[in-house]
Amino acid sequence: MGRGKIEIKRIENSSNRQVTYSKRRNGIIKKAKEITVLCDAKVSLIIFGTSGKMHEYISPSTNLIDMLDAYQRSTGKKLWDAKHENLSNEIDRIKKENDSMQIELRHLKGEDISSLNHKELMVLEDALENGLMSLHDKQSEIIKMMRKNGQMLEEENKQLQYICHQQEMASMKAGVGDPQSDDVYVQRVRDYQSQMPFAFRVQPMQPNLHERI
Amino acid sequence: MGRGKIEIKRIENSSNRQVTYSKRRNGIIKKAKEITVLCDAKVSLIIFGTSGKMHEYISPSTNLIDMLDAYQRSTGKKLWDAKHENLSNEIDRIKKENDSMQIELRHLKGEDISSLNHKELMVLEDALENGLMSLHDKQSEIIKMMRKNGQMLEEENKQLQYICHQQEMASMKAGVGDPQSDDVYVQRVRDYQSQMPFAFRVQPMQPNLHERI
DNA sequence: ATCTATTTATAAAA
DNA sequence: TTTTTATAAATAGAT
Repeated sequence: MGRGKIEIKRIENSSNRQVTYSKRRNGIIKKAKEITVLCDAKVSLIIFGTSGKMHEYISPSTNLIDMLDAYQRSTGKKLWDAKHENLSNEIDRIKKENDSMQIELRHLKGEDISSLNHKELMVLEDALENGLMSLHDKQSEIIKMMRKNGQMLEEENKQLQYICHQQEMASMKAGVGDPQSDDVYVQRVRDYQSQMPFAFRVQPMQPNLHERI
Repeated sequence: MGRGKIEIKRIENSSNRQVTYSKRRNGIIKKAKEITVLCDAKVSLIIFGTSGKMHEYISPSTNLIDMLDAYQRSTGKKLWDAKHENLSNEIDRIKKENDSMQIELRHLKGEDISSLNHKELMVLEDALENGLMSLHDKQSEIIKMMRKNGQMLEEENKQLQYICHQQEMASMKAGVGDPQSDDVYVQRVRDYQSQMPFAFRVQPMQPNLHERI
């Protein structure tokens, strides 16, 4: 129906194809509307062109969901139940995983162990003892760190005491019969510190250690 | 397009309507096939007539589910959301639960405990020690049961020895200078047993105990 | 269903 | 895209 007859096969010229698509799409939709009115039919029509743009027509007497429900009733095919079932299966799988972990946890906590046999109890005991061992390793490591930290703090202490002592001496020397403002005092301390050997400066040591213990 | 022009409004004559429906339905489906081939389009077409009978066309390059997925993506409308979303949410929830149990399990097994702080380690230790304690309680209970079982077995043994002894005596008495067939011998043992006090009969004792230890 | 006069859709061109 | 127009295709009414 046009200037020339065309074969029903893919139109290779892309702009021709696009034009034809647009015209025929409108034609189909028009026809769908007409059959809806003329014959009381219910039509669901969804069209995607190569561009990916969608066009649809649904008879006003219905809606897509109802159409699809009717479709399912009519064909017996399941549309969303497939996906749906996949999700349900995944839930089941995860729930099982969950349950077995729950049980394992309870066993490790010494609950519900009446149902276990001797061998299972042995395995459980090994697990618990391994856990405790790792834990004790970790704890003794921490104790070592604490001890080291304590030593460092002691060292720091000594240095601070030394610095304080020196500051006291300096301030006493400077302040004899000549009371000065705080600002001047602070400045003098700074001067003193800048002369100190670097190793004696107060530095934060292992700043995050406390949080981890 | 016919002998006469018709208005696009419901055809009141039901048989005319039926005929027109059938013709136009075929027409639309033909058009749908054509646009699919000519223009590389994807079409989903579902038609219900007044009779309730369904007709459909889906472009062979796709299927209804994919079309509907694309429809949802394209429109943002949700077709099978409610069920679907609930399931997805449940999966997320359970997965999280799973993860935290996984972590707890690893901790109880002494893995990945470097990231724990002192307090957390203490809690973990308590849990492990509780677990071990419950376990040891259970084990000593089992030892008691085993001991009891052993005593019972000893007792049973004694009885069996007694019975054997008696049977030996009986068979010797009966068999003096008169060797008999096995059948007769077995019968004689049965006669003997039926005369024994009930308490001395051999009975399975705690039949499932072995499996549980 | 099939026929066919007529309407409608649309291919090609602009 | 949309319009034009010649022609193919669809179909209303009849059979």
